[in-house]
Amino acid sequence: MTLEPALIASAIAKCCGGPRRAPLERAEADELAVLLKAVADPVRLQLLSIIRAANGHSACVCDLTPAVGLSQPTVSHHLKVLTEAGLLTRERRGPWAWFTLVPERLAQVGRIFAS
Amino acid sequence: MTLEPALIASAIAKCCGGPRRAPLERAEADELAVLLKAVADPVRLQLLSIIRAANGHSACVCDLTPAVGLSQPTVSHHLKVLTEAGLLTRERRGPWAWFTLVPERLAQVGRIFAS
DNA sequence: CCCACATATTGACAGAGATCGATATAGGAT
DNA sequence: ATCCTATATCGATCTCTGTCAATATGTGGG
Repeated sequence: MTLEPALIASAIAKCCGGPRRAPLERAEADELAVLLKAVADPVRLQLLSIIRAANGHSACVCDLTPAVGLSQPTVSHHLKVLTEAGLLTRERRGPWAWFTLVPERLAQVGRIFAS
Repeated sequence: MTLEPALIASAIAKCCGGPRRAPLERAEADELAVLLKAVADPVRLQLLSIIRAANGHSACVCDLTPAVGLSQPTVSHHLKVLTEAGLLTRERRGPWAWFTLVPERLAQVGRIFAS
């Protein structure tokens, strides 16, 4: 993953909720934008919410694809974006690929704008 | 603004933090995505953080333009996007345009992923 | 080994968006 | 009115991204 934990932490501390001090540097803003772009898509939001509602916060592509009504390659693409952003983990179970939420990563996104 | 308050509220209640029940409908996901796309850009994150750090949570284009190092039309464009998303308000003071944060709107974005 | 099924990758395409230069509009001063 | 400054809009360009069809890869069974 291209995200730099130290930069992300600094950026979250600065932007944009709560008591604030220094403005974001461009590099920090770039890091945050990578994370936010991953969730700023309707299909990916649906995928996250579906997985969130599922047992064990996990679901396989075979269930997600019909749920969002798009082609299998498209769903696979979105799941890759979410996984590379650290929001999901991937696991093989037999012929199926299961994706599981990473709640802490999701909370980190929330903290960017938490007041 | 194109955002539908009722849909946004429902979507925030469902996605993606905290105890969850039903997955997002596509229409709700579209609304959330509009809001998230507004903040999922490095320049707009910088603008928000700069305004956040300023006195009275306000700043004029004349200060913001050199701060981000882009052309005046580009900065004006980004400010328009943020304003249309309800994250900023615009006010004329003489020849200058001042933009002010809408903290509740920002907090709403944070609540989307708050656990 | 071969087949059937599930998922990932590739390539192509269309639409969205970020950026800038040029121009239009608004407000204040002379 | 005229000019100057500040901001907004327009038009063009270039890049990024979402989507699908086609194909490749992976996994288990016969």
